[in-house]
Amino acid sequence: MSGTNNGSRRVRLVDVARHAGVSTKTVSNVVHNYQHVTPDMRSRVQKAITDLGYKPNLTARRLVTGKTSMIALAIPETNHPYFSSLADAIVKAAEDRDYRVLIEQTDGDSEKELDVLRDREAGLVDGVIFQPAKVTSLDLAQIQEDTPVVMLGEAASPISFDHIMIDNTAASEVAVKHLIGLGRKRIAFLGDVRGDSAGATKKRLTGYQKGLEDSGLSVDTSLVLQVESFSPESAKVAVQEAIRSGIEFDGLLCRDDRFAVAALQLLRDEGISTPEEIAVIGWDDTVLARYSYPTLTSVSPNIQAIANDAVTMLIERIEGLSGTGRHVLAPYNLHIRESAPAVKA
Amino acid sequence: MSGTNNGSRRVRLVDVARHAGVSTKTVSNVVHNYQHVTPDMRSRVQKAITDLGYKPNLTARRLVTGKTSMIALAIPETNHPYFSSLADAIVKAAEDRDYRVLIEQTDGDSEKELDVLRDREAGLVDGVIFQPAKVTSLDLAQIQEDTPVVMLGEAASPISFDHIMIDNTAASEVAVKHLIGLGRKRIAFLGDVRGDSAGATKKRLTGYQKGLEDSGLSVDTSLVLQVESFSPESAKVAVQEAIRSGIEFDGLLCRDDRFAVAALQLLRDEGISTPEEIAVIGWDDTVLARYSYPTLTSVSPNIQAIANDAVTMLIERIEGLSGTGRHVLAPYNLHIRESAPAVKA
DNA sequence: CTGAAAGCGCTAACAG
DNA sequence: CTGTTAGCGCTTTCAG
Repeated sequence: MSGTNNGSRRVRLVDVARHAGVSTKTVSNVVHNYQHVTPDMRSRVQKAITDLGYKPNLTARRLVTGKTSMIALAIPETNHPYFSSLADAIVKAAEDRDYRVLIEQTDGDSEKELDVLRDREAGLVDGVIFQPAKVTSLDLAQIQEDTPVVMLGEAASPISFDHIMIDNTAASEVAVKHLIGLGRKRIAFLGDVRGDSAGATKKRLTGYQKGLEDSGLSVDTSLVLQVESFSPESAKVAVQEAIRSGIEFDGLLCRDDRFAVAALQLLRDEGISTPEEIAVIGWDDTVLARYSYPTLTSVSPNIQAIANDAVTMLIERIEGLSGTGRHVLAPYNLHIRESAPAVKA
Repeated sequence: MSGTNNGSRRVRLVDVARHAGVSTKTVSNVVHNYQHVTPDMRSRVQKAITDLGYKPNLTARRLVTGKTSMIALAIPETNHPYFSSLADAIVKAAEDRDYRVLIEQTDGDSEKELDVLRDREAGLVDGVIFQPAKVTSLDLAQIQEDTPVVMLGEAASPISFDHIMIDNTAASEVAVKHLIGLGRKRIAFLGDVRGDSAGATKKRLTGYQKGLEDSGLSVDTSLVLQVESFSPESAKVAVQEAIRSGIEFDGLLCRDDRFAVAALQLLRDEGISTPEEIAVIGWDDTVLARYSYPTLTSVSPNIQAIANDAVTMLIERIEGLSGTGRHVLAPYNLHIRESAPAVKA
């Protein structure tokens, strides 16, 4: 016989109590490290616990306390460099505060997104961090419930929800001005995705225009490259079509790194040099940016800060904070690499 | 008043029963879609449910059924291209079978790895899919418990556990022979990581040697490049040192894609052309392989198959299958790209 | 400082 | 076909 339970069913709190010759309350007390337990009582119980290999049943505990110590993170895809690093940061931030994270993949499907929001009442989690891809502010307002939610990303969200994002318009402007600083005059934007209802692209486009106008450059709508879907292949098609149809540009701001690396690849295939002929900037500063060729200059949201704020704010809500939604702008910077290098002094 | 609960606490099963004027059992019956409920009874209950906005409390259900319909997936890092695509595939496979996945990040820390295995008894999940980075077969044997586990990856695992992996030795041999087929004679292996106890590297090294010997090439231990840690930076250092110390090679098999793309980058910096001077092969066929320059030939495990098998086997165990561990070899192939192109006919 | 007992919300025997 | 009832394993008043 090893030190674990020998044979049949799981050992329960009462079993430990019986084994140690004390009441269940006392066992509970030592499990929870409560004060006011005599040392020898404590050690006796401790011994019984290890003897029997007792592990508290979390489900039972949850039922009575109404607390799960879990939060959900709902993201469009796990298998995406930005979201997986976001998930990583959130898991770590939550761990520090003794919460576990249930990652929910919504596949950018609005039904699944709504399900997550509705599900949260099922009592599986104490709160939700939610990065929508499709769902709109209106949809959300309808399912107002009591479990706390913190929204991430660029979609407009109901005022009642806490929300964290970077200032997309400003960041986009910074990126455009960096390209202008490199002497680029005809700067394209990739890509305006058909059916993107979350509005990230819109804000980035606004910043793009603002950046151009501020610098006295005219906005040429043919330089806003339309993309069919979020796949890198569509991005390649868009860039290729632009080139084929004789549209000329010397700078390219992309809505995300995946589009950007796809563009780099296409430009190389077309024999166009980066950054000499066309300087390229991506968005999200994912691992792709580090290993592309040339390495990719990219708008870099501070994921640590976003994750920390999200977890902190959510836990505040879980612990009872009320009041209207707080709106936080997270820090970011432009991570300069080869595809749009630093402006020479 | 909207259609949801107006005011205070969550609505329970009894509330619905009272509202509909039936017993709890009847409500439970319609919630579970049991047969033998008269249509009008059913619709009456249904109406009460929507009227009150009732949502079953999963925690309570779990406590009584002892079933969580959740499985855990324990991986070293979420933020890693291979593991995040594995997670994606497993989440989808589990979804098809009405299971949800709790992703646990072990950070390649053996304590955390063991915690996950011990934790599974906490009743949070019905089973665990576990890809270890550090923990050995011996450690595992000690915590034999009753919750089912399916092991993934190359580490040796106790015979009592189900286990899925690709044949690393054979795959490595295939890769080496592909390089030999390209006429390469001096093929290096990157990298033998210090302190890698999980044994993946060892198997790949064995295949590497076997491939060389089979083809009548001698094995030169100076061609096995030692790497300090799993970071891409260490891999660069290793390759650089090899080059500086005059070690010559024309082929490079890497233990994973991250090392491979790091190597590609370093070779480029050193002015060495790929694949002309050195052909490179990676491992895992991650997104990095698609966007590196040149694009990377890589050993490509069939993640779909692995995920499906893992989920299927785990659920079989959850449903009571007993017997010793099943050992499954998953399919793979060599995904040919530019860094080690197809052999000309 | 410790024990007894009630109950979290649900399910599933067992009667009717 | 529907209702009553006894728990699932834990926490937590409230007495002692």
